[in-house]
Amino acid sequence: MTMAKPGKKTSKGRQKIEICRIEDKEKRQVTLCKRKGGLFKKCSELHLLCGAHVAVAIFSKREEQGGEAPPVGGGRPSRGGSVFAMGTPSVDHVLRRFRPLPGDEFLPALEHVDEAAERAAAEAAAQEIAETAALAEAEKDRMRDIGEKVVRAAEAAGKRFWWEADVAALGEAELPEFARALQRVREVVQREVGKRQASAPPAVAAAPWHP
Amino acid sequence: MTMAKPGKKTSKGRQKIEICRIEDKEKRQVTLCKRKGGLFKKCSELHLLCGAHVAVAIFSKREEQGGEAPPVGGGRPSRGGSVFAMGTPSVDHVLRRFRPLPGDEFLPALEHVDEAAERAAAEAAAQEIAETAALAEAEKDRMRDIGEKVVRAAEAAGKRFWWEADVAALGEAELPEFARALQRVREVVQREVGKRQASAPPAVAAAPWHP
DNA sequence: TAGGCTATGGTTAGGTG
DNA sequence: CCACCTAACCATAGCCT
Repeated sequence: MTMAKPGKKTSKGRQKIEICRIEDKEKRQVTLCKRKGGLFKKCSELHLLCGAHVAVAIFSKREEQGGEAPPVGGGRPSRGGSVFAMGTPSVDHVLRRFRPLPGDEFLPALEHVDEAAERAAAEAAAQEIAETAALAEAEKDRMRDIGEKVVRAAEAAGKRFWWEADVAALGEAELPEFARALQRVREVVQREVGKRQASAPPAVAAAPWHP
Repeated sequence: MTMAKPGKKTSKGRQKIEICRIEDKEKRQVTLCKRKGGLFKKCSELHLLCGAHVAVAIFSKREEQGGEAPPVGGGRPSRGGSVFAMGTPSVDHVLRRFRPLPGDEFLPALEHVDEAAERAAAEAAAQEIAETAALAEAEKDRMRDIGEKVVRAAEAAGKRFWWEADVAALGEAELPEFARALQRVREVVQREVGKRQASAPPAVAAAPWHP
């Protein structure tokens, strides 16, 4: 019965699902893939609509395939999964079309932290796609320079934000190569904060909403 | 109620909008607030459904209201925008229902970083709630002090969820104690990471999905 | 200012090519 | 794996309290 009768449509339409782990591996993969796209789109929209900077990282983990694998104590890393990430100024589109190194995409995106550039990016997203691709290559050099400076700054400042720790730790664990990229993200945060709190004590500027 | 007209409801329902910057400041604020919640929920669902770790950060920027923002060397912080972030390990879900202790919930959650435990957590979120509650009770003596402070700060800031609370509190109230608690979480994570990375080959690429 | 309501646009589960 | 299709679920824009 793979084929249905002519009068019957092939699709059952969306069905309600329970929000708990999808046991079927393949289905889970598909769902992750689909929702990842949706999530990135949402981030992009949030950025475009509200002008907020959004950074998101998704760490997919590799399944243990046989029986029950030795948990943490086992020690065998078993090769991690994949990481997908996006930054705000329209990089998501770039990332979805080409996927070189998530971190590299991240950098040029987050460098446009000032409003003018961001607005421009919002208005001409397609144009920036091309630009970003080109910039990624050129920026690598400067990136290294910034990277070290950042590392030192971050070290001196200390990672005191829980979400930072979360991201950094997971990234280092699963994908050492991406650790650098994530560190850069962290740096941008620090820089943003530093701009506004040049001589302020630790803690990020997180004034609620009222001026 | 006041206008109980059978044929005409009070609401116009959702309307299509362009995905471009919302010029009205107030409306933009509302949209950001609403969509932020939706985005976090999506992240939570992605985690629960697919077992992926997700981290997202949203940086709302301060509007330029008059002059140029003070340079890095400026003395006064002058307060920038806000930062909102969330992490994956199912804590968001748990805490959305109850809001016991902001900092402590994170710890047990992050210990389940291995797949087996995480699966368990995903399957029995409700059970974890109970466990968490129990742990919170045990640690209450120590955490109550910090927790209360955070909750109070959160309430003062008008936040209702812990992940809003902690970030806001961190920035606004500069709670060093809370920061330390969170750092403890970080240490746990990194220790966990170190275990795995002990003999881990640095094999990883930006490879999408095919093994 | 925030919370709640409703209709609707948008996302996506399930399937096929 | 990707693109497309269908239809239902769900997030949310605009109002109102």
